Amino acid sequence: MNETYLDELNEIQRQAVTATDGPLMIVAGAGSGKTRVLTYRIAHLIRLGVDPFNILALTFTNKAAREMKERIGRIVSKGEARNIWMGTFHSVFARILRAEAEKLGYPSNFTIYDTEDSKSLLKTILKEQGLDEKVYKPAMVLSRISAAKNNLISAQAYLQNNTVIEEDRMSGKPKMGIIYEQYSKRCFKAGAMDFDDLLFNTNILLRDYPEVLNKYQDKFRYIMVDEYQDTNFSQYVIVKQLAAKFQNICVVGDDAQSIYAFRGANIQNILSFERDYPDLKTVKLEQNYRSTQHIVKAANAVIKNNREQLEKNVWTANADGDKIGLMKAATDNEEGQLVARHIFEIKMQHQLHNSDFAILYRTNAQSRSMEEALRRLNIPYRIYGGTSFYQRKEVKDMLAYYRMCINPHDEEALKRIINYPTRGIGDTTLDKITIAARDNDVSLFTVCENIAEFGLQVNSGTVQKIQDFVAMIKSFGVMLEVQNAYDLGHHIASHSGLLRELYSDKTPEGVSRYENVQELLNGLKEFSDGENAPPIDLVEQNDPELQRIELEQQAELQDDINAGPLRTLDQFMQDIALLTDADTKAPDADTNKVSLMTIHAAKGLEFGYVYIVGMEENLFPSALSVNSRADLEEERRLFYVAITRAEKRCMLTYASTRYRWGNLTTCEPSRFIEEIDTDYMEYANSAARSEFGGGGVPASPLFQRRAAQQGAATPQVNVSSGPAPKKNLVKVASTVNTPTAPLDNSHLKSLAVGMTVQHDRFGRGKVVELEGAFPNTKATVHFDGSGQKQLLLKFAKLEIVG
DNA sequence: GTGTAATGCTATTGG
DNA sequence: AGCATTACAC
Repeated sequence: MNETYLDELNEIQRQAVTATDGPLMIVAGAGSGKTRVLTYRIAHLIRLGVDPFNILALTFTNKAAREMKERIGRIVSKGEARNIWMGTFHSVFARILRAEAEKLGYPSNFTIYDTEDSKSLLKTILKEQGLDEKVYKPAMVLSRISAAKNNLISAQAYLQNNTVIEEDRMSGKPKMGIIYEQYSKRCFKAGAMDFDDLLFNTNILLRDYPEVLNKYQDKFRYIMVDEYQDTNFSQYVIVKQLAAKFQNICVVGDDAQSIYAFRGANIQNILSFERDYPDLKTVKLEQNYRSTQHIVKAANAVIKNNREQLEKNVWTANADGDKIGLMKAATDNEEGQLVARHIFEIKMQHQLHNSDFAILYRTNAQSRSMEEALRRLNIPYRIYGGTSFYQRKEVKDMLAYYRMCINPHDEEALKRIINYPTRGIGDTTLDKITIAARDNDVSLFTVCENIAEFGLQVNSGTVQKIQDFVAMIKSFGVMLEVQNAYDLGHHIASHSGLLRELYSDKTPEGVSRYENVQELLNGLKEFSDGENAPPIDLVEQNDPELQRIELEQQAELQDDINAGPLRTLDQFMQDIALLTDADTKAPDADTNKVSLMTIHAAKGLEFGYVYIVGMEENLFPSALSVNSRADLEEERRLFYVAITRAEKRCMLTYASTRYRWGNLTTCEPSRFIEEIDTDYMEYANSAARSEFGGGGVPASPLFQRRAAQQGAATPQVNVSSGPAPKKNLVKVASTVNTPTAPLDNSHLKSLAVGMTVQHDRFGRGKVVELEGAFPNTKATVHFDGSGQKQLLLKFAKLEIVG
């Protein structure tokens, strides 16, 4: 065992590592060695004699868990490290739920629905309820349901909650509760849980089964939660429950890096934590080891614009380094070229690897122009995020067969494959099956099994086809326990006809789809052949259920010895839905590539050289965030996260035009650029220099423009805010720079025919006609003075007067 | 029921 | 621009 690990820590880090018992909160500034503290803390616990089986560590990604385990293994031993329960909330509690599923009326091999499955189910329900998909947008409905679950509001409670009923009525969606209820019912009937159910049902389990709670409290004597700022209420309650007995709970987080409020993450959890544990010990890690002076200072300058934050002083002893670089491009494509060329030059100049570079953006759609430019310069890159391997259509189709053979009641899987490849069971038949299933409160598969009993009105040919399908699925099902994952997986691929279907498509896309399924089969092969259980240190464990999952957990982590128990398809499928792109291992061994990802995906990572692209208003900060302080502050934290990913150098870029929705839009530099002190900024191309730099010029065009906008919105500001911008200057600036920028005209959403409006130039008028969806609505207005005009609502300077 | 052509909608962020 | 749903011919 490596005994020197404590010497590698600074005084405060050491405190965090050695304060093993009782509640502890570690406020960890960006780059302050948080991961090191966590790993050493766990290693230290083990060294002090704590059984790894009694340690639970919850991380934000599975990849983080894997890496941490590896590092712990190097300090203690590999065998001990693998016994720690470590993973994301979702994967850890999915495992526990599988062990305890029967208590909740679920099968232990329940399916995990991903977002696509959830939305597809919602669409079915909307259709059944005769509701308009335009009003009840599936994504929106799902996020509403998700928010309810994350706040531990069941469908029943939802239907009786006056607050939400009122909210839904006000937003014109009174049926939301019914949809939620139906959705829950259908998931249950299909033996399926969605992502939020994994946490929600864990809460139900711990709430309603004291003996289960007790068991896991005793098991998890030491609990650690990483990225605590990004946990939601549901997760908070789980942790609180589990830690209630021993109170050995350590949370690590940084409020400045909370970027998942949109998903229900709640900064309150940190504050509640202080309230829940009066004898809480708090440790603040403030020394940054990652980045240069300039990067740390720039990041601090940005984050201090947020009103809500814990007091913290992040500093570094590192060298000044380069300043934050700013580059302006004319178009999004040129932005890509600018970045690619910059990477190329820096790489040559300093003899660096491609993997030293990362390009970070706000939205996935921005990757395209970057990819093109990198490809042109032959710079290898890898995109993280986006659709993961397991979400590709052809892979999901294959997985749907696997899912059905494990859990035939899986409704979404059935809908995908009952007619793919085509076998003459079309929409009409499927509709009939769906209706019968709903009316009799059974699963779709049950109806298919007993067509006559449910009185399905279909012709005999169709009956035969359905029976063949059922027989096929059943024939796969019986092989589950006797065949390994690959053999069965391959058998299904060929006997379902899916492999043949894909093979017959010789288009390049078709070939690639075929290859992806082959790749999936390769994965199965590796899983099946792989690495089986070394002799397991048998632990004292009274609960056979618990022991079984312990064994399974070990089986999953085997890397050493061959031969052993059969590795089956249902084991492989267990938490496929929980794997993200980052967890999917790179298909090729070559890891020397530039990384491209969203800023969200970059959380917890670090790179020598970071490019933050698309620094534009309405993109970053996102257009949807600029109207609320809380949302804007989250965007700013996101920017803070982005900057602090960089070790050596951070470059910002923006474009003045960009294609969005297929048409060209004019862009304005992000307000965040101005929040960085000019002392830490360097204008790295002439376009940026002329817009921002200009040495002694007091007010950049950008500043004038913004001041003008603020002045217009809040006239009283003009009085106290120094030299008021000159009217004529303002006008020139705004017409030159933003000739066609859409206005925020959300107040015109409610505009209706017959209303009276007031226009800047045309005066008073009456709305004659409205055409198209907001904000692209075209309005025909008859003005008292100047006659009939057509106006686009997103550009029109209109006010409603009556 | 199946296959193709035209239409329409969309793009925060993710386990 | 790219994808999913819909409309329509077979």
